[in-house]
Amino acid sequence: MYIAIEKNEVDSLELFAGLLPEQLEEVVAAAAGRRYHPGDVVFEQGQSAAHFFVLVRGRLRVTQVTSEGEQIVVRMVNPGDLFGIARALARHDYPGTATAVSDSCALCWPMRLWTEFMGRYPALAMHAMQAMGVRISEAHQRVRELSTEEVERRVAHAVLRLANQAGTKERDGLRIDFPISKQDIAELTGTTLHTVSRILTAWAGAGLVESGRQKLLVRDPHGLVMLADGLRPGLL
Amino acid sequence: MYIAIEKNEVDSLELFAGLLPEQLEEVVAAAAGRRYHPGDVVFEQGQSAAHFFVLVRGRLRVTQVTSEGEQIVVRMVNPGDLFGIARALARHDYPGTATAVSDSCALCWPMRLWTEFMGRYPALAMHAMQAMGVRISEAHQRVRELSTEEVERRVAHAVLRLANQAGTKERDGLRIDFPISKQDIAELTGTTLHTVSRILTAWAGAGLVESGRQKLLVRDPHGLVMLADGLRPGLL
DNA sequence: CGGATTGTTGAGGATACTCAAGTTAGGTGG
DNA sequence: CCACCTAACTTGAGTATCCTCAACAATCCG
Repeated sequence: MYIAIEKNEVDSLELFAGLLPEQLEEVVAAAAGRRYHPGDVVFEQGQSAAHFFVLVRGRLRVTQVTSEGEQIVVRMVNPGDLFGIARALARHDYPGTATAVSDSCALCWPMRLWTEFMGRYPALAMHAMQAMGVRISEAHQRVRELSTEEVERRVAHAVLRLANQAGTKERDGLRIDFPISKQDIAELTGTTLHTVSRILTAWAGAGLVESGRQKLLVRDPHGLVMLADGLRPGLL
Repeated sequence: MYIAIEKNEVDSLELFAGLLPEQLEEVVAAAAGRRYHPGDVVFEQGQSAAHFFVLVRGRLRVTQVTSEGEQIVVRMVNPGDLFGIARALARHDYPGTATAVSDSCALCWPMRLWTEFMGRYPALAMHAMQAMGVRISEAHQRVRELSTEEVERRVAHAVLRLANQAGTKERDGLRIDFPISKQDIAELTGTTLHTVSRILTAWAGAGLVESGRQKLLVRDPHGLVMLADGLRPGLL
């Protein structure tokens, strides 16, 4: 079952660094805590953006559906991340759908407090801006990969990022700590689940990963890095 | 020749909306004006990020070179745009190279003023955040296109965006108002100049565009929109 | 146990890339 | 002002990557 959101879990969020205790108090007091089970939808693409959020625990997947019905994964949301900040993106609706993939806890504020907090607490605004900057960089990195790299390298990059963000050490490698399907990886990398399946099967044969139904274990991160960098492993 | 940057050109920048006259005065007084000819480099990828900028007039192209030496166009910078805000991206070096493609004028501040201004003037911080939000949206749109659309549609989208941002009305269409090569369009869309050339030749045959050496005229924006939306023109 | 979701694998083919050769346009210098 | 040179572009041929279609297998859940 869920455990309550702990005060220190919230207080230690990087987003809130630089706030005075009483300011932090005020900001947190204005938030509602919310819990989500895997599969729960936090908000849906196109909905009027009534709230913005910080993920305290767990993991979310943000997706977009194109007008043709094709879906892409925009990003994974990790603990400490701001999400649903449509107002900051100069929008009144959510551009994507956020779905929990693990048991998750989030803090949630009415959107009108966004402008208010950002105006009142420069430290908060700076942190929010940093967070947006990171997202710009990540998006550009993805554009670069999609523009210049072949599928296998893109998948390698994506898997390495997942391992970095959500990898827990196990005896024989790094386990992605939430259920992730081949389709998810395909939607992260702009390919099809078929191609992902073939690639992961090949990698498993080479001892780089182990993958099962919504499971992924990275056995040889260094080998994957070589692949991601465009070097065939074993050619050294 | 260049004409000087006019006061009203600066004062009317959206970025500065909401500042009191004396605040605007202070911010602008801290800036240096700079001018660039086509081909001039404003800053280079990897350089320590000493300044941030606002483009007042003209047009820039921001590019990145991958470790393999492939280049992509990150974005075009249009009048009124912030650029070179590495600090906001949580970096100390410029992630790309900015090159003038038209005669351009920019305002330029030492980077340390970024944090200072953002802390001191919430209205400025909000506008900067909006601008970053727009860039996140644009980057995601590009990821979506690269992930789900075929080359011809991506090129159509890119050309339409260029026409929107830099199109001047002419008798028989919208002229892209700066020199743009097939290679540029290829680097905007993740393809090769060969493919772009073939596509534009086909489009010219269909009366959609006219294109020459670093020239591009959109004759039938609506037809391009149909292409971009995945409909074959003429199949209606 | 049965149904549904997820994943595997093969065959065939299309899109778009690479390689290659040549053409055009524009700028430069004599 | 013309000849030349380079950068930009065009076009063709061949092919590799990766997608689509299809059938089937494995896993999970109720």
